Amino acid sequence: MAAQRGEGDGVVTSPEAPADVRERARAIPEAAVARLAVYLRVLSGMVEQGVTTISSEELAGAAGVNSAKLRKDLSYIGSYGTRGVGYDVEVLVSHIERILGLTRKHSVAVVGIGNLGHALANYGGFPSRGFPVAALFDIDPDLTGVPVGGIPVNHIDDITSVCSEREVSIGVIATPPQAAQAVCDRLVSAGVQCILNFAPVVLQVPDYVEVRKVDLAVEMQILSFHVARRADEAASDVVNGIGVDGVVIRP
Amino acid sequence: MAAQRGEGDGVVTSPEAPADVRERARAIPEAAVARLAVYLRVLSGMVEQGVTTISSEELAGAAGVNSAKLRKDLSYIGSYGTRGVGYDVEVLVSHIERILGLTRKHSVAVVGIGNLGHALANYGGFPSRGFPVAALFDIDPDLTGVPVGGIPVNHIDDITSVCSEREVSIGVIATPPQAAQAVCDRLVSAGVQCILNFAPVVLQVPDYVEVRKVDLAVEMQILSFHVARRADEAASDVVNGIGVDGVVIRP
DNA sequence: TACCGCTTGTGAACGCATGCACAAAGTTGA
DNA sequence: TCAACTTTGTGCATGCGTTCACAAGCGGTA
Ligand SMILES: NC(=O)c1ccc[n+]([C@@H]2O[C@H](COP(=O)([O-])OP(=O)(O)OC[C@H]3O[C@@H](n4cnc5c(N)ncnc54)[C@H](O)[C@@H]3O)[C@@H](O)[C@H]2O)c1
Ligand SMILES: NC(=O)c1ccc[n+]([C@@H]2O[C@H](COP(=O)([O-])OP(=O)(O)OC[C@H]3O[C@@H](n4cnc5c(N)ncnc54)[C@H](O)[C@@H]3O)[C@@H](O)[C@H]2O)c1
Repeated sequence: MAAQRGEGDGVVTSPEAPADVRERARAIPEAAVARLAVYLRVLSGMVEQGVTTISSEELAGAAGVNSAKLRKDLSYIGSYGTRGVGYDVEVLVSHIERILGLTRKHSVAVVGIGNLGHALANYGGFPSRGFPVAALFDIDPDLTGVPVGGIPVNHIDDITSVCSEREVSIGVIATPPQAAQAVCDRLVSAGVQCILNFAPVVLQVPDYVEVRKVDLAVEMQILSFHVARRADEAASDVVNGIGVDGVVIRP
Repeated sequence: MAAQRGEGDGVVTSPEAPADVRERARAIPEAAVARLAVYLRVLSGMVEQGVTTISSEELAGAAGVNSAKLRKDLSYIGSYGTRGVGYDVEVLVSHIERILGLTRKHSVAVVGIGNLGHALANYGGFPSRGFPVAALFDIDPDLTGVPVGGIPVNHIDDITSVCSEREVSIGVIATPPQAAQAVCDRLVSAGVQCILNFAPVVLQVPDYVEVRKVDLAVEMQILSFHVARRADEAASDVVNGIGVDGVVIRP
């Protein structure tokens, strides 16, 4: 895989050793990977607007980060900028895609076709970014065979055969929390090594399986924490003789 | 900090000074706040199971973190454990709720009642955790007045009056990306200071507004990165004479 | 060609988060 | 009452991620 990649590709003057790329990929901090995905989205927008070149300062502004961080992030994947000029947008796009593994399609299976599962199955943003939804599963027999977003729902009991047939590499769990661990176990035994979990439970998986969770209640509670913190600050500022808008009261 | 902490604190025999709470809240790292929300969920489950006491080891296992980290996280909010015994589940729940600001209700407004907006509006997990969905907005006149999850949709033009009437403190953006910034601006001028954004765009907001984003495409791409990394490793291991299952080939 | 101005790429410093390891503090049982 | 045992709370070291600041490198210009 690494061997096929960069060799003789015009921008890279000398071919890099495969081991080098591997080392580099391993070394990219997870936080930087998440930002690279954001940069990629911004850059894709730029391509559509016909922008050919962009400086770190501009891109950083559009991505909402500081420019030093952006350059450091990009340096993890190599040096593809031109000093005094900036980055070629298309070159950057292709390199980020390569590092993120987007040169390959990743088929997705959604398990639990309820409120959320329907929304996910109907969402156009996944296929268009290289994540085709290849299978849907539910335990409800009434749903079996019903097409959602163009794909017929399979019964959960067929998960192993269907997943391997359709080469599913990412499993999305949108079942009630009670069912999540069982579903997860079945996905793992079906050979799925990447899981995106919407159910509010902590999944137990083998080491080689990568899990990411999206927990909306936690997000809400983090926001709540900030509201509370602000309220506390305001209260104590008033106590300290400072009004809510920063004006000193009764000096 | 260490000095203030323990003062006369049976379970909470004497009321703590507001300033103390404020200082402590300010100092909690964001990462710890996110985990506290997870601990809270696990603990709530424990209460339902009738568990009254839990050790850091047990709770850490259930929350998927190591126990030292858990104890450090809990130490940010105070010392409410009993050495040799563990933590009283209910006491811990109430203190985490207090720190997260969950003693107060936080009304939520969802903007953009499409695929995702419907799922969110119908989701029972928010109201039950102290985040009542108080208002829904969409630009589509056909949706105006239609009840979704029991709440009639308002037109986006009424956002300011409805939000202040219903004391909305958290705004959820589930509109197409093109509309997201405009919607965000309207929420902010309506006085909403916390925003949860599902649209794949980087929102620009004043400093005092707290934004959290949920970006599924980014999550997918992070998973994709790990798939690619694994594939690279496997490939290079084979090159290095190690088979995919760790067996040395052609030694 | 030599110089100038601009932007990248990165070494180094800093700060935050994590994990270890243990003293302190409590319980239990004799 | 005391000793043995359990578990918390935290000081400290380590590692990771962020930010600063500047040398190196490139294009443009005379
Ligand atoms: N709806 C939301 O907006 C939302 C938001 C945040 C989190 N969540 C979480 O996402 C999950 C799904 O939420 P929802 O609102 O779509 O719930 P839902 O009840 O509408 O749908 C759940 C679906 O999963 C199916 N199911 C149940 N057990 C199953 C099993 N063992 N195998 C396969 N399918 C099974 C059910 O038949 C149903 O169709 C829940 O865990 C919820 O907490 C939902
Ligand atoms: N559906 C998903 O599962 C999913 C997953 C990830 C991200 N998202 C993101 O969430 C957002 C919503 O996705 P969706 O699938 O629900 O889209 P959708 O097209 O089904 O719904 C969008 C809704 O927003 C409304 N809207 C448009 N402009 C508006 C405005 N200015 N003010 C108020 N309402 C407006 C539309 O009338 C529509 O009802 C998108 O940004 C999408 O990228 C969706």
